[in-house]
Amino acid sequence: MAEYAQIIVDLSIEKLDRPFTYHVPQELKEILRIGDLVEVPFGRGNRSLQGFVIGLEDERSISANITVKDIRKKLPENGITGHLIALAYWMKNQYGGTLNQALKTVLPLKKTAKEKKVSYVELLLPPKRVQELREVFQRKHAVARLRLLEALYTEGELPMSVIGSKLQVSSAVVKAFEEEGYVAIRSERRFRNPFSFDGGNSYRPVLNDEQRAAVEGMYAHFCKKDVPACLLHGVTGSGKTEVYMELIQRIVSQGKQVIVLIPEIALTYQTMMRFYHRFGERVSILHSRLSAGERTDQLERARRGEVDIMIGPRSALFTPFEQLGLIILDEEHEGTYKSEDTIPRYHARETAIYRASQTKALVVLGSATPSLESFYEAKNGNYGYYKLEKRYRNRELPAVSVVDLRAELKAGNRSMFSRKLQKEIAGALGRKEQVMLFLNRRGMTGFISCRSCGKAIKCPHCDVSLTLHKDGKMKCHYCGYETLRMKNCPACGSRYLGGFSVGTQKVEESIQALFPSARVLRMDADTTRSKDGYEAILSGFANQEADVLVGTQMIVKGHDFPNVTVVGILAADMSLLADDFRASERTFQLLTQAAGRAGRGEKPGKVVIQTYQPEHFAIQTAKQQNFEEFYEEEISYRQLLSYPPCGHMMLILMKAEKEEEVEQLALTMEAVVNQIAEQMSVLVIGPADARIKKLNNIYRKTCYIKAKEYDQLVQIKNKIEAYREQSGYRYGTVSFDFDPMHGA
DNA sequence: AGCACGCCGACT
DNA sequence: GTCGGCGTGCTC
Repeated sequence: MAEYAQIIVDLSIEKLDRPFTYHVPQELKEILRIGDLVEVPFGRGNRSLQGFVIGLEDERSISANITVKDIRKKLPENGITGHLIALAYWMKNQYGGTLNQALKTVLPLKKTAKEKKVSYVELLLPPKRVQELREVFQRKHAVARLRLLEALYTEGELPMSVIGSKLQVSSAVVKAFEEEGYVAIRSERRFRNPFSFDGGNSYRPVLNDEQRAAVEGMYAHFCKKDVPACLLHGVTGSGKTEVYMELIQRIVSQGKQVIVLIPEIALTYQTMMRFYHRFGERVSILHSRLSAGERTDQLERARRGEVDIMIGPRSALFTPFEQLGLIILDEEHEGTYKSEDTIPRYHARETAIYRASQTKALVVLGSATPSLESFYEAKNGNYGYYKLEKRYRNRELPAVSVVDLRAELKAGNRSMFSRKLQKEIAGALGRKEQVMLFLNRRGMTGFISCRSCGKAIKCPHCDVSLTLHKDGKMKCHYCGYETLRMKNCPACGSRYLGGFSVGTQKVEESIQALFPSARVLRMDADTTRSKDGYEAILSGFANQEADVLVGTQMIVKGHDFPNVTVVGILAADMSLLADDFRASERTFQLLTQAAGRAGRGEKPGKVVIQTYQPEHFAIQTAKQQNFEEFYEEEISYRQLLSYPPCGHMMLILMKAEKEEEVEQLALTMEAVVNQIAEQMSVLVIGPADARIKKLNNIYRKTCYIKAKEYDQLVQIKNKIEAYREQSGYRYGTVSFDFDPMHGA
């Protein structure tokens, strides 16, 4: 019934990358819907352009002095793009931000296609003709034409970009040349698979009973379409990948397509090869090392139906498959499935379930340590649930021991390795076996503080402590600021500056001091900065070029290291100290995943967990590798305090360049939120300074809202967005984060 | 991106 | 004056 429509005409040109208002002609009023493809007159010449309907409204929302044109006609349904636009619309509503931000997340194709499409201008004239034209242009003082002709004559051909920038010749001139037949414009565009390999369909393992039951069960759900998702709960080493592949095979043979999401960090060469060997040319992989153009090519191949399976990180969720049948999220509990810094801040799990619902596809969530959210749904019967308990060749779970670091200190051991762990490391090294040592988080303890006034030295741009690095520099992990280590405290001038540097570097040094002959590899954000660093370190360790691997969470995933028999977790409770509601969950997951690294080969594994809180339930249940017990304890805590999944919360992030502005913004938001909250029985916490009060010279404040129902939060978000729009965005920016990964 | 508008210098 | 060329700015 709507009178006006908001239409996006082209996402590839930044200036046009916003909605335009058109009038809906009588004959379309009843039928036009969001996501429809239409033809509209555009620009002074009213040339015909295709556009997408992204909004419908009864009254025109733009100023009266702009003329609104009529939509020419509705074009036949473009299935997949329509679905993706509807998905963007849902994401905008669910997570906040503008529709354009959502569209850019979902349809990133054209933006990269622009970069990829390099046009070259080639001169077609013989030297004699060039000479004639040169004289003509000189006579006519056609300076731009002359510049272009001279440049083309010396170079033969030039990229379009150079002509526009360096040569300062406008496109109108180039076009005139083309019409005269002086030049030819050639645009390059090629499609290729960045990997070449042979064969396919050669790798087909035999499944055990549990695996087969899981495949059958999930396939039945796929056919009956009775649940939106299935949780595949498989302990480490139980062969979840084989289950995925068998299910994929069945669904692909029905003519459907499959998306496999993998946490960024776990996308190893080993995983890729397994899929290539099974499915050959019909697989495409989006990984971080593809260039923008190669990415676009892979997505285009998917659109054309040249591949059936797309594997990639979170963003692969938006692969333009027409007949999507299955979406798999491997390691579904991983934090990287939540986009944290780009708006909309969507969760790939929820978004996958929505996307799947569009085409009645199935979602499979796989994990050894499911998220509380997924297990909660499975327990309530909303998701299918399949458990894999048998490990490959019935291998035993490693023996896990917990060491109390307080007792170590009492006994006079001041090193970062307990006596138990030292003994195990020595044993493994003696048997020519390998050791992995985990440190919880980089930078957590590397800061420098003044022992006289107690202040930590902070980044001048961000409200975070600087950390000391081996090269003697102090660095900010948020903005990259670095400075030489200072001699005196900037606050009180004292010379007594001290650091608690228990970063991975310190662990590396200590282990080297303790075992001088051991070959040690370190893996953290510093050593993996180069493109191949990550893979190089892991494969080096897999090839036994080192005896000990030291690292943060990132070494937990991916590769199999059959010769690793000892895993040490140096300070397990570091993540328990983080003051957010997911701290126990993260600790349990980290410990379980880390423990799963030990004893993957023939030899039994040993795991040593060092902690200051050995009695904590997350550590105790991880020691016993008992997920159900952990879940019961944790869910009762979430229930009590209405944390997700038992309740929902929304973080409102307010940002402004000046401190007064952000104060002002927080005051108005507080008034707006409290007014809404009164009628809705929700809890408002804040506003208060953000945990990081200042980041890259932008001041930040946060406000949390807790509600029983997710939809209440969406309504509040919509009201805030409407208020902001109507009041003309006086100060700063406001963005939202639903069920945040880090939250008060 | 593509199109038209309007300025500017050269020539009738 | 007027004509062709070229930069500028807008597109519902």
